[in-house]
Parts: sequence; C-alpha cells; structure tokens
Amino acid sequence: MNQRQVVDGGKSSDGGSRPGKNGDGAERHEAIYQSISDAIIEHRLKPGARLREDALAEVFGISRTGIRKILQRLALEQLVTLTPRRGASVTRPTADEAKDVFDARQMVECGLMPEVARRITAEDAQSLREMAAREREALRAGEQSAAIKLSAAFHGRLARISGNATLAAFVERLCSRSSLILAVYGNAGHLGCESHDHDDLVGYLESGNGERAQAFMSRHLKAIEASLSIRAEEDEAPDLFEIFSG
Amino acid sequence: MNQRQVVDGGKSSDGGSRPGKNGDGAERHEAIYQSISDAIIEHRLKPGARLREDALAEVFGISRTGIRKILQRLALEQLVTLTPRRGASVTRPTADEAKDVFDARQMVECGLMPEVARRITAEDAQSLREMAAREREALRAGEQSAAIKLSAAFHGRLARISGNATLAAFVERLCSRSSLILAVYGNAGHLGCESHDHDDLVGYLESGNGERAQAFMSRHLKAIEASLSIRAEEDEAPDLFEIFSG
DNA sequence: GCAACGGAAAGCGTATACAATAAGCGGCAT
DNA sequence: ATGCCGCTTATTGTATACGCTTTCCGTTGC
Repeated sequence: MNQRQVVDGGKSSDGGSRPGKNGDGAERHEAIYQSISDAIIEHRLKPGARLREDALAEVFGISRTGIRKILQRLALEQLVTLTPRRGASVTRPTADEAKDVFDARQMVECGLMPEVARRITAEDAQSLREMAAREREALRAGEQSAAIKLSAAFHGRLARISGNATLAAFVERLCSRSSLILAVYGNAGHLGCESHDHDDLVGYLESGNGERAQAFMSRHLKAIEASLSIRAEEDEAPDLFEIFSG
Repeated sequence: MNQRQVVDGGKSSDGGSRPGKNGDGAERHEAIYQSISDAIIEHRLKPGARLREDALAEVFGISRTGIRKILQRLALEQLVTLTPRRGASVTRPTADEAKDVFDARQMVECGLMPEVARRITAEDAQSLREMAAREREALRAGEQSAAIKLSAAFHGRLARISGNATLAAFVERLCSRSSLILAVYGNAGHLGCESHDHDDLVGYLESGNGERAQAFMSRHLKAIEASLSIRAEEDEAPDLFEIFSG
C-alpha cells in the first residue's frame, strides 16, 4: 500500500522536548484532528464535501477506529455533519445557523473586550500585531486559506486574553464555524475582516479603552456579517409547486 | 451482580449476543448518554467517580465501542475527564473553572434576557412556570437530585426561547457544568436557586420587562455563586514543604 | 422506451480480539 | 527489616472482522 502518511513527517517535529518513543498515539490523533480541522477552516475541504472513513484512514495511516473518533469530535464542534448510515461530510451551515453564530459572536466577543482591555499586556499586544501583520501579508499575497485561518486565530487569541478559558473556547468554535459560513455565503475575493481592523482594535485595547474596543468589535463583526450574501437557499427541497404555479 | 440492563431491557441478555438486528442503535446510544449524563447532573455519580468502560458496557448491554463513543462525547462537554491510560472519571471542576463558568453564564444568560422577553409566548411562560413548580415541589420533598436537574433544565429552556440555538446549547452545557460545580463546592442542604427566583423571573419576562429580567438574572446567578464555598483546594498536589515547615 | 424490480457493491455500525501499559504485589537481596 | 525489582493483573488503546443499510446499475416486463 502506498500510504503516504500526511501527518507523521511535518508536524511531529515540534519542540522535540522528548525525543525517542514519542510516536505516541494521542499526539498523532491530535495532529490528524488538526490536519482535518485546518483543511476545513481553510476551505481546502468545502462544505458538502464527503469524508469517507476508509479514505481518511488510508491517507493518515491509521484504522477507521481512530478516524471515527476524530470525526465525532469534529461533529460535536459542528465542523462536520454526521448523517446516520451516510457518513460524514463538511457541514454546510444554514442561514439560520449563520445568524445565530454571528449573534453569538456579537454578544460574547464584544462582551469580552472590556476585560481584555484590562488584562492585555505588552507581549500580548505585540503577538496580536504580528498575527495581524501576517494576516495582511497573506491577504496581499493572495493566500486566502492562510488569511482565513489567521483571522480566526486572531479572534481566538484575543478571547484567550480575557482569562476565561470557557468563553475563549466557545469563541474559537464560533470562529471555526464562521469560516464555514464564509465559505458558503461569502463573496469571493472579499475576505471577512478588513485589512486594518485588527490593528486598530489592538490599538484601542492597548490603550485600555475597553469601551471603544467593544464598539469597534461590534462594528467589525457587523461589517463581516453584512458582507455575506445570505439568502435562505432552499435548494435542498425546492418548492416545485410554487416555482411552476407562478 | 447479573447483567441488569438499564436502558432497553431484554435484548441480548444471553451470552451468545446476536449483534445488530436492534433497529435503532442511535436512539439506544442517545438514551444511554442521557442516562449517564443525568446520573452525573443529579449527583448520583459524584465528581471523581471512575467510569470503567467494561462496567458500563456490561450495565448497558452494549460493547465497549459504544461506551467509548459516549464517554468521548461527555468528555467534550466536560462532564467527564478522560485521562490517557487511566480511563474516564466524573470531572472535578477546579475553582478557576467554576469562576469561568459562572462568569460565562453571567454574560450569556443575562445578555439573552431582553431577547427572551421579546419572544416569550404565553405557552412558554406556562411551561416555565410548571417547571419552576415541579422544582419547588422536588425541593420541598427533599429530592435534591430531581431539583438540581429541573433547575438546569429551567435555565436551558429559558435560553432556548431566545431563538438562538447556538447560545442555548452553550447555556445548557454551562448549566450541566454548574451542576458539577455545585456538587463540589456547594453547601449541603442549600441548593443553588432560591425557591421563588424562577417564578419571579418568568413574571418579569412575561410582562416584557427585559431590562428588569436581566438585572434579576444577574442577581440570581450572583446569589448562586456566592452560596458556594469556593476555596482553591490544592489537595491535588499539596505543598508538603509549606505544611511541614511551619 | 420507460419504469420498476433485483442483485451486487460500497460504506457505515458494532463487536470482539489482541496488544500495550500502568498499578498492585510478592519475592529476593542487601 | 527494608527497599528494590520483576511478575501479574486489570484496564485502556487499536485494529480487524462481520453484518446491515443504502445505493447504483443492469435486467426485465409492459
């Protein structure tokens, strides 16, 4: 079998703090999870794409058991949809879900800004600026995939600074789902986040102006949402009667 | 003890298990999940309790495969903790996690109140009052388990009325975790929610007073949190030096 | 020519078998 | 007597085997 194992080579060359028998299964699973998750978030796997267990098992060189575990995790995070007896596919968010996700982001991310402004350190700000810079750079280089991931990572990191791990994890999940929403309802060539928004936001936060950061974040999210072309496409089960009786 | 199958009584009771053939495995799994989840939320399984796969598999009459799936789901909802090679146990929330959860509830549940007040219908209010009544009744009858579950269900139902499924699901998870927190840090005999709070809340909502409902919810949650005796117990790794050097 | 039925194939759901590992325990050496 | 080491056991991690459902295609009847 020419199983080209995708994960093994690249990712496990991390810090290397523990060399030797580190071919541990847990880390391997985590890496595979990240691989698939990244592919979805970066739109290399598009909504609706089917994820056959056998194929994934062969690609990553583990058995279906491990793949199923990973798919279930992705399903609980609503990145993939598991339909009984039909297998897994990349989730295609509905218009309602899109609205819910952005409303939730509006509430949580904005609500977090004051606390973030209170807690942010110089290193945090520096790190965020670097992420924003890399994102802008990717955007200019036409690497949409990288830009999308970096944007989600920026929002996630921001939330982490609040110190509330529970809310931060929630924001990260919302950002992942937002990436899916962009894939379905976004207009090509117009990425969600404007170029300078993230930089400006860091500025407000660093100066301790939580109120202003909150308002800015609110506008920022509204702008992203407004840039979507959300139409409740009923392609799934088109109402033939209505179509032909008109 | 014999194999007393809890969920779906007689199926493959005898050793020669004939697999499959049981029409709806999915519902069965869901029921088992609910069983375990309820047991945790109702404190029949206390934080720290170990959940051995074999034992659960035997109790519910399915194989370890299905149990593992369920345990993973519970782990993602942070009701159980999965430690590698040590198996599953009911999560024992730390003091930090408890604070995070209540801060999150403060933000999300309060933030949802205005929308809930806008959307609530007469039937919703009626349903909520019934739940509150059942909760009070359970509390008076000394059935703490039932009361705890009903309280969580009340808050969850409330969030559902907002129409935002994503935030509602998040609130439900926070309530489940709150139940665990109560088990660890709560004072016996003093349940989280005061008797009349839920009734009063429904009253404010039904009269469309979102602002007031929001403020009331905030006080309500603060009261619950204040009733906890959260001390950062460092029992896990006690500082022996400090203890014995004094 | 079209629709419907039947068989074959593909892919998921579940159980079981096997391997690996950490905890418990008794023996042995010092 | 005590501390250490290897064995045993209990329990999880992973893979594989098998059955079931769905789907697709070829055939047959009208």
